[in-house]
Amino acid sequence: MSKPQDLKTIGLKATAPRLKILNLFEKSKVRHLSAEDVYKLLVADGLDTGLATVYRVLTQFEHAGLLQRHHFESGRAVFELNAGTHHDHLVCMQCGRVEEFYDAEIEKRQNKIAKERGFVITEHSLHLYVDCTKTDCPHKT
Amino acid sequence: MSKPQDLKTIGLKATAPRLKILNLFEKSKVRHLSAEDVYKLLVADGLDTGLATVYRVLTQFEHAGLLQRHHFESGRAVFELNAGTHHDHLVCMQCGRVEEFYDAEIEKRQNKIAKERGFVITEHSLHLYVDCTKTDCPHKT
DNA sequence: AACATGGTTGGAATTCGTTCTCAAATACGA
DNA sequence: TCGTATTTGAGAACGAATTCCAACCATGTT
Repeated sequence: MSKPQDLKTIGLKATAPRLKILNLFEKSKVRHLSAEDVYKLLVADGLDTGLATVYRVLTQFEHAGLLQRHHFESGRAVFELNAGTHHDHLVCMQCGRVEEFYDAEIEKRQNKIAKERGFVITEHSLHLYVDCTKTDCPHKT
Repeated sequence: MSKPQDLKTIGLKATAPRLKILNLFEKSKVRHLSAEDVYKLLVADGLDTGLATVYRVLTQFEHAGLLQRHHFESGRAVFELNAGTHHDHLVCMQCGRVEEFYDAEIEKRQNKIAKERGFVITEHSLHLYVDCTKTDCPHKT
C-alpha cells in the first residue's frame, strides 16, 4: 500500500486518483493493465475519475520510473509496476495471458549485435506471441 | 517487376492499384514503408488511389505472404517485402534507419523458453531501438 | 465483342486509442 | 485560512486504421 509520501518524493502532488491508481497496480493479481483496464477498475470502485486523468497519471508514473509501458500487438499500451529487473514478454494470443522471462545470453547477443554495427541500444522489446495450449486461461480478455 | 499473373496466383484480381503497390516495394530503395508512405508515392506518381485502398491492399498482401507488417514504437505499421528468411529489426530512434539482423542462437533460445513453459510460438518480434551515432543518416523521416 | 456478376475502388464517415483544451476544483506552502 | 500553481473531468480533437456504400471494372461466359 503506497502512501502520499511516495508520490511527493517523485515530485507529484498526492491526489486521490494518483494514489488509487498506484494502489491498483500494487494490489492487482494481473500485472499488466491497459489504461482502459485501470479506468474501468476505478469506475467499478466508485471513483469518479476521467479517462484523460488515467492516461496522464500513467504517463507521469512511467516518467517517474514507477511503471513500465509496453506495446504488444493488440494495439493498445499496457502498463506494469517497474520490477526493477529487466525482463521480456511472452503473450498468449488466445487468452491474453502474459508471462515474463529473462535470458542473459539473449541480452548479451543483442548488445553484441548492436555494438558490431556501431549503435547503442537505448531500449528494446522482445515479444513472443504464442498459442496457449493450456485448458485453464485465467486471464481471459 | 511483378506481373498480373503474380496477383492471380494468390487469388487477387490484377488491378492497377495492386500492381503499382507491389512494384513500389520491389523498386523502392527503402525496404520499410508505411501505408502513408505508399499512398504519397502513388499520388506523386499521378495515381488517383485512395488511402483506404492502400490499407486494404497492404493487408491483402500481408495475408498472401507477399509483405510482412511490423509495429515499431513509432505507432504506425510499416511493411516490407517478405524476404523469405526470418530476421529481426534494429531501429534508429534519431533518423528512422532500419537495419535487419538474424542470430540463430537467439532464435534457438526463444523456442526453448516457450517450449519450457508449454507454449508454441506463432510469431515473435525483437526490436532493438538505438541511437544512431553515425553522421550520415540517409533515411531521415 | 458484348454481357453479367462478383470483386474492387474512392471517398466519406466511423472507430479506436490517445492526447489536448479549458474552466472548475484541489493540494499544499505561506 | 488564504493564494496560487497543479490537477482534475468532460468533451473536443487527434492520427492511424477500418468500414460503408454506390460506382466501377476485371474476368469467365456467351
